[in-house]
Formats: sequence, structure tokens, C-alpha cells
Amino acid sequence: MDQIDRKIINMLEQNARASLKELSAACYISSPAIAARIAKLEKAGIITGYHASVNFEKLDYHVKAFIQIQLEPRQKGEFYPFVKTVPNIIECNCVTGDYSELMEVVFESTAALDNFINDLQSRFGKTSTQIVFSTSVDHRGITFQNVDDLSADDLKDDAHH
Amino acid sequence: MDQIDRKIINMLEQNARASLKELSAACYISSPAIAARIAKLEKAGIITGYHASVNFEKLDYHVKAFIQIQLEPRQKGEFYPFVKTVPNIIECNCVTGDYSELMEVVFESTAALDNFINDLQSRFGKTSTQIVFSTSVDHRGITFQNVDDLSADDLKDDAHH
DNA sequence: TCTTGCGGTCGATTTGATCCATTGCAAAAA
DNA sequence: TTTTTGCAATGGATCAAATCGACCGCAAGA
Repeated sequence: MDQIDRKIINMLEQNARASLKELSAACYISSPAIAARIAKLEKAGIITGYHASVNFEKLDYHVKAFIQIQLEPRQKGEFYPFVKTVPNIIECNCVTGDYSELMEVVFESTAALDNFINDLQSRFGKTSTQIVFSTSVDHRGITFQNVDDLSADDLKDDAHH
Repeated sequence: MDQIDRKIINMLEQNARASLKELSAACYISSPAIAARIAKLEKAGIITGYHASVNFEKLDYHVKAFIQIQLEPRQKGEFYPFVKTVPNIIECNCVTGDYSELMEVVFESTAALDNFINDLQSRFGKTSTQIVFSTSVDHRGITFQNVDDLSADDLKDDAHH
């Protein structure tokens, strides 16, 4: 993981469809070299995938919310397969605190959200919900600093650490 | 937005680097047709970007957490530019409830997280933090149902709605 | 009926990705 | 010190994929 790898990751986080040529120009190395580095980062499990992101509003998912739920330990075996199959659940984490699971969801309407919460409560346990008014930072990866405007020499020097 | 568009979106959510050829084969239309549809979805603001996702653990961000913070209305002008500049904040939402902002963060260690929380509290207001034990559903987009195994005829019929 | 516009196909061209032989360099072995 | 080994890169040839432009068919509105 040198500066070039970090720059590749930054660029692919911003635009996963960037061509090897673009990456190659920005990193001052050849495109086969970029391809080899990307393959290595994927194999190492550092880059885990490439995903298009969509505007939920435009797809008529007007309500985003966070739902916390209290779960008995024995319910987890049923809960985890369940959450994976519900497309409205866009993230789910097991967390510290009074509620054991915290999930992020999107729904067409508050009515549909309410419906889902009722279903959750009857199947599992007590919930607590916060509805999202606005999103100031949309889900993103970490961005490496001090990599964005490096000269050819800076990058090359670093490569042979 | 017909079934073909939905299938394209599904596929690009799963693999944003899928080639036009792959998409074209799966949708039973030519690759220029796919390119035109993607361009249209982007221009309409339905597809908002393509992002590589990384394994935070492998990059030594061992602690994921959700931080809620109480904010005076007048503090928002300062808060929003701030959260955008902190790379550790991977999502931030304004929500209903006792705490006005809910953010998802990643840090190298609990010490670094603690440090950040102290900084937040001194700059803004009261916080409440939940640390993530495990993630059963990693951040994902919505997946359209009944699109994954359609025949050539199904897709074509739908195109001329 | 005629026209307009959209969304599609097909083949030609251009662009980008991949393969392979070769090089340079640094670290470990002789 | 010299030799060897292995890794990461290059550059050109080859191959695959994306783009362009001409053309077609169909449905909606003039």
C-alpha cells in the first residue's frame, strides 16, 4: 500500500468506472501496471466491490429512516437472514446500547415505513425510529489525504519505498 | 423506467464495472442501446455515481460507530461544512428525535474515536455513541425484484410498454 | 395519411484493455 | 563483493470493447 495504491483507491471511490487509462495518466504509470495493482487490491480484499449509487427520491423512496430494535440473543438466527431479504434495508449493524440492532431503511411513504415497523415489532421486539430530514454526507468511503495533487516524482519516489 | 432500466440498475449496483457487453447480453439488447439508457439514467439523476467500496478493517479502521449529536439550529452553518471535511465521517443525516444529527464514522481505534467525540462535544453539543459489533447488511442500494431472470421476450415486451 | 421523434440495430472505426517479452532494481544468497 | 531471485514496471502487438453514424420501425400527434 503505497501512495499510488491510495490514489487508485481514492479515484475508484469517486468514479468506479474510471478507465485504466485515466488512472494511468493520474498516477504516471502504465495501464498494465494499474491493472496489476487493482487486481492485487481486489485479491487482498481491500477493494471489495464496485457499486452504482442511485437517487432514492427519484425512485419514489421518499422516506429514509433509522430503526433500532431490541433483540433477544436467540432471535438473531431468524433476524439476520430476514434483514438480508428485505430490499428496503440498506444497512444493518449490531451495536452497543439499549437496542441491539441499528438499521437504515428507505420506504415509499411513511405509511409503508409504519407498516414495516409493525411487522418488525410483531416478529421481534421493541423498536425506536428516527426519520431522516436531510443528508449532509451521503454514504462514502474513507478518502486518503495528501494524494490528490502529487507530482510524477512524488509518486515514483514512493513506489520504491 | 421499464424492466430493462431496472435490470441495468440492479446489475450496476452489484458491479459498477460491468461492461456494456455483459449488460447487453443480460438484457437482450445491443450495447449502444445500453450505453444510451445508462446516459439517460445518469442525466435524469437516477444513477448518481459509481463507487468502489473498501474493507475498512484492512485499511486499519477497526472501529465503526454511530454518533448522535445535539445541535442548536444556529450551529448548522458551522457543522455541515465541518462534517464534509472529516474523512472519518462516512455518512451524516439530520434526523427526528432528541439528537438532531446522526452520523456513521470509522476510526483506527477506540482512542481515536474518543478523541473525535471530545472534539465534537467541545465544538458543538451533547453526543451519544453506539459502537458497531458487526455488520449483517453492508451499505447497499435498493434491488428491484422480479427482474433477475427474465426471458428475452419478457424484457422486449416491456420495453414498448 | 403524413410527419416527427424516439429507441433500436448493424457494421465501421476508434479507443481501451490485455498479453508477452524484456528491463531495472532491490533484497537475499553465495 | 558478486550473483541470484523475485517483483513491478515498460512498450509494442494483439485482442476486445465502446463509440459513431447511417439507417430502420413504430407509435403519437399534426
